[in-house]
Amino acid sequence: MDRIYITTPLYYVNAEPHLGSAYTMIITDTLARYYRARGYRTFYLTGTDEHGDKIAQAAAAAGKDPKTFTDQVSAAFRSAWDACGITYDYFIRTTDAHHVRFVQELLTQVHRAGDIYFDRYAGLYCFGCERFYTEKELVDGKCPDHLTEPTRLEEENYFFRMSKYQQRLLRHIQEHPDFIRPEGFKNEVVAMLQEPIGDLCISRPKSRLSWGIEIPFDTRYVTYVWFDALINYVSALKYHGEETFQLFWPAAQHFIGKDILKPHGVFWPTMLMAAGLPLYRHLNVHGFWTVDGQKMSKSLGNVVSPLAMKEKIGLDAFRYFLLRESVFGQDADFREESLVARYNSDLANNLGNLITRVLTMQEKYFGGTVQAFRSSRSPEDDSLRRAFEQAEADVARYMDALQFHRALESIWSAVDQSNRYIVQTAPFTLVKDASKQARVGEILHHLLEAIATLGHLLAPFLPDAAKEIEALLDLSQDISRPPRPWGERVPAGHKIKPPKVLFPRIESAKN
RNA sequence: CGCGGGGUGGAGCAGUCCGGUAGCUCGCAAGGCUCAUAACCUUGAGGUCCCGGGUUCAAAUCCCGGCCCCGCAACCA
Repeated sequence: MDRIYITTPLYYVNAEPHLGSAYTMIITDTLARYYRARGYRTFYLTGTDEHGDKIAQAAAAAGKDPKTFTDQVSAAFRSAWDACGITYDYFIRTTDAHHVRFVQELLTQVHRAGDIYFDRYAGLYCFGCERFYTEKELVDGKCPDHLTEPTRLEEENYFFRMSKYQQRLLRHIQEHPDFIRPEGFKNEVVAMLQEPIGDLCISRPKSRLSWGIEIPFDTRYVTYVWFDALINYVSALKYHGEETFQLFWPAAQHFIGKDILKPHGVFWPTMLMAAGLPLYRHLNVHGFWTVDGQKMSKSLGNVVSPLAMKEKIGLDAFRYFLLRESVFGQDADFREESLVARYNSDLANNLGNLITRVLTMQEKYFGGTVQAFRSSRSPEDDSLRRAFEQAEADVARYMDALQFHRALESIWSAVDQSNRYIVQTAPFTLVKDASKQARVGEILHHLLEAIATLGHLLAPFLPDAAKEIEALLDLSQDISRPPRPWGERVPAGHKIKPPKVLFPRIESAKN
């Protein structure tokens, strides 16, 4: 049976959902919807990462204890994704009791196996940042944040024997070149693995940081962020039972932004090796969004909020823009004027207008009742049908390759063909000839088949619009499900709804 | 020894892995249509695919060299 396990990063709860995290969610949600509709067993995971220095600090700054603070922020993330229509199957929190327990079990197991050891660590510590710095990270020997000289500090900690698995991981990647994709990011990880990666410090003394998962074999320590957070990908499945775990691991498709490539490309696979678990299927790395050509940052005040975009232009339009305007793996630029241009051109003029003109004719000429096909077919009819067959095939190919922009492009070439078909067959002219009524009905029926198919093809990308199409055609079947053969999608004699404008044009203030 | 991404008609971008009519959106020009959200359809103008070498029957695409732009502190995908 086909199955797929889709994960997003766990969001660190010291910020709010923004364009970047929304992009990750929209990509993964689109995939999850796509594979579900194709009958895959699908598990789609997201959640929040809630331990660590910064959370403890943020909680303190807010005058709250960490638990109360993380409860609130985690809930805010969850409700934001709900409001965005994200269809995750499970929302994990690293503070969940089952996760904490699983992390501790895993630590115990790896410790027993000898891959976790205790050692003295000396480093340059900044008290302001509460963290160690490497010499490379320092600016003129000073902490880049506080511009103070760090203190040489010795500390005893637990270390994960990551270096032991370095060569094995390198071999795995070389034997599975698409383990990490796109290729550029695989190359980066290979480059990392060609240098000594060392061992990973996985603990913090409670005297310095108490907001974390306690090390089960030494209660003076808590575990450090990555050995906690990454494990969620497994603990979430385990929580749903061994059967769920067996079903979905290792069919994992991890999705991350390029900033956390190293933890997911190096730490996580070596951790899996130490735990005796098979490696995930793919690590899929996407790029960043700039806003008006500038890096998105709080200080610049150009952070794009997905909820604000939902208000402004609608979820479907926002999704469409992000998926159509970016190439997976590369950086892209968010501009409101491009968003409006895409919206008007693709959604309003091409897609929306197509639906309106067809439904209008159906309503005007036949009172909404779908007419029968005759046996003969014109070349135009065939071209229309072929355009959709092509689109269906292309979408499948491009989705497998995470080429969302091309998948949408191929759907739009079918939209274009549909608009062309109307001009070529000119039902609005034929209708004036009483002897051509049957042909007009047939042409419109073909177009309704096309629109039903569009609804199906678009469902993973534009779920709301697909539902609207389903409602307008008054279909009995869930439009996201695979459609019946061409010609049987909208039965003759069926009555459809009057036209409705799905995407009203946005008249720009300027120009 | 930096690492990575990019340089394609007026603007913004695909295409480059797997060489063979350079594609999309916007803009511009002419025409068509009137079912439609002044939308739709057709045609056209506009390109040294950063530069220089090489491989090849053939290079935006492969190889070598060079130039230019952007990101690589934190928040954060």
